[in-house]
Amino acid sequence: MKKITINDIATKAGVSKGTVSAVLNQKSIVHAKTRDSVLRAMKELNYRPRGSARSLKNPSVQIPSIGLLIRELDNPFYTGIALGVREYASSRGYLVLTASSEGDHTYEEKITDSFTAKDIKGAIIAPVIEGTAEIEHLFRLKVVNFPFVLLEDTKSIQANVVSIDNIRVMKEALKYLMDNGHSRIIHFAGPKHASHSYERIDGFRRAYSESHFAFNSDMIIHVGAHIEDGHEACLDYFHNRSREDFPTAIVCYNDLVALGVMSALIEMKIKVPDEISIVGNDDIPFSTHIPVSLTTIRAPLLELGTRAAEILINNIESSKPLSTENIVLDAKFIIRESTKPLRRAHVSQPLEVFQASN
Amino acid sequence: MKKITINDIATKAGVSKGTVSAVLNQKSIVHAKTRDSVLRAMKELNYRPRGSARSLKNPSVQIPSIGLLIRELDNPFYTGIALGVREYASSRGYLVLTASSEGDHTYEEKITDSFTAKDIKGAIIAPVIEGTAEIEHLFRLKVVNFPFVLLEDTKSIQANVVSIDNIRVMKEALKYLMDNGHSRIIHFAGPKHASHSYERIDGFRRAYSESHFAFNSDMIIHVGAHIEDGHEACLDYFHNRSREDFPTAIVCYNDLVALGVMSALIEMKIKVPDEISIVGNDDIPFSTHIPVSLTTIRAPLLELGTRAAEILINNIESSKPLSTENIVLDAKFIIRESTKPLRRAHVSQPLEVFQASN
DNA sequence: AATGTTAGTTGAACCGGTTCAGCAAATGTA
DNA sequence: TACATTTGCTGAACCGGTTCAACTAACATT
Repeated sequence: MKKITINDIATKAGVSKGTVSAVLNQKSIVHAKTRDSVLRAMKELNYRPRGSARSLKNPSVQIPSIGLLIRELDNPFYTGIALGVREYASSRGYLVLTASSEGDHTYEEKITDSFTAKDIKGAIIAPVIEGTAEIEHLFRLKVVNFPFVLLEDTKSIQANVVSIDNIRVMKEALKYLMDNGHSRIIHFAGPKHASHSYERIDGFRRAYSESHFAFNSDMIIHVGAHIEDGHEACLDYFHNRSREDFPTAIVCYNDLVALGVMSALIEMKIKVPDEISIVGNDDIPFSTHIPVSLTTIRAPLLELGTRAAEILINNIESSKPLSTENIVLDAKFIIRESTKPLRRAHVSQPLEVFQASN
Repeated sequence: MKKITINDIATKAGVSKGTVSAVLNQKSIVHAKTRDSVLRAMKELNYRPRGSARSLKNPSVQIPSIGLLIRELDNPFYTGIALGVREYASSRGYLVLTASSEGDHTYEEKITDSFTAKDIKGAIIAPVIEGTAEIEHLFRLKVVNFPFVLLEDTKSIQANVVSIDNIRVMKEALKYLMDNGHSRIIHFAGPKHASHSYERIDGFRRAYSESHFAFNSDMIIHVGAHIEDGHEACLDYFHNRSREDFPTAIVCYNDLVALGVMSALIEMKIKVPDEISIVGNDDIPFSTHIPVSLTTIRAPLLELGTRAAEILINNIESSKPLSTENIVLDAKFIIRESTKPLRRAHVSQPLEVFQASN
């Protein structure tokens, strides 16, 4: 099956390729009869013009666009960022093309390679980190001066990074729980391919080491990132455990996991927050629309997206070598109803010290 | 600021462009010293190779990829489909690039134009339908024999369509409510730019016209697609209404809206399902993980995605003219705890006649 | 009838890379 | 030292479109 080109159309329609091109671009005037025979030839031969050939001579057929490479398409964390990226990018006339690696490193590599092959001007990348050596594809981008911004600090490559200080805010949350009498806190951690996951674990450990409580690796349970993961892990965890061994608080990788945990606790007739306090992460919209609203950590997702897009587009439009900014945004610990001080049955002031605006 | 090309690099490094190309592609052997000076020149001039020029002569640098154009990135309905598309596409070696129109028709047009310009082989499109005339960009795709599959039946264009029989299942849900004594049912409908929205409204109306109840246009309230939309609309609706004017059931555009509605009802101390029954749409994972699980309509999202991707890729790889299949998938009405027969305070058998598997 | 204008078409140059036959220099072999 | 082989590089042809000066035919104007 030979590839059909504009020449085949020209021959078949009995015109020059310039004329076929004119029909394709509807620019100059073409006689109706000629146009019809060209269109007919195109239809008959099932002709599909090559975009790369078209944009070679006339780059303006390419609307400037940037790539966004995320790890999971159905994770509100990434879609939140995506909205920010989209908003800023379109304000500067850029299109956003999103691809998800779904945690697959090989796939991620194909995507970044594709970005450069498709005349995408730059990319915002949330890399899959499995081993430390697996970032040659990012070095490949550097060789061709392809602008990109990482959403996580991989340390091993010099690049623009916009990230969230997960460690600090995680410590803050733990400190709050500890200050309020919680001594047995466990962490339902995220998937292993996410560096967020590690940062949050890190914050958890550091909070312990800065406290007078002893850390124990059993406190970290790798769970996943979805509501079912939290649900199952929670049922599992409490299944063969006597009441006196229950933790007093569970800190979750994200809100989805926390919601799954809460529904599991309801099933097991364990009361939140009276018996167990729950902390989420991300502050997705759901978190306030459930009977016991969720204490959580709010990441400034939209801002993360807009800042990353801003740096990226500035780099794209600059003729100077790529910058290597490192921006760390503050996440906010938001106390709602799912956490409660221990040993103080009733507090006079409302627990909700911070209420989400808008 | 002149565009830097491979010739500039060749001149600067004092070699031929063939050699620069060899360095770029790491194929043939290049002396280490030569390579270094080429790389240095590339860095100094901030050279970014043009993907379209590269893939013109050597198309294999382009990993085959398909486009997915959705309407909202943060809507589980679309991300569910996206997962199905991604799964099938990668099984056949295709990459998926997703773009969201966010309900903006102009943006949608730019995206489809971009697809063809970027050598994307075909696309799955959930079009924004505002007026009927606004699909010239789809006709433009047909002219260049660009394969695509629509996720909604626009009627006005001959194309592949994979969709859900929203009307039938909506009627089924209404019939169920009516058969169980509900006479005052209202519909919190979706945004106006979604054809889903209209199909669901249509099903609602038809159910009424096939019943002995009278339809009234006040029963349809356009709300939106997000949790806050449902929340606000619900507070609003019940605010200036006396108890005897309350509807007995609310059917919502989607689960998000339904969840917002339920949280609003809790705030107003109105009991679900005892006082008001709620029906959602989509069966997102949350729907079973809330205290009163949600009666809803499950759309086979994953299947929708895989089927669409299958048709698309078959079209891409065929040399024959594009097919125009029209596949309608069955949605399933799933009865859970948020709906309850009227006038029968206690039922002996469990209400949940269908429980989601997996 | 001569001239000017416009509509419609052609074809060669061009876009920025890749490819590869062919060549020179360096190295290996007898 | 003569010859064969390998390494490293060159440059022209090529990929599939777009562009546009130049041309022709048709029509309008004087």
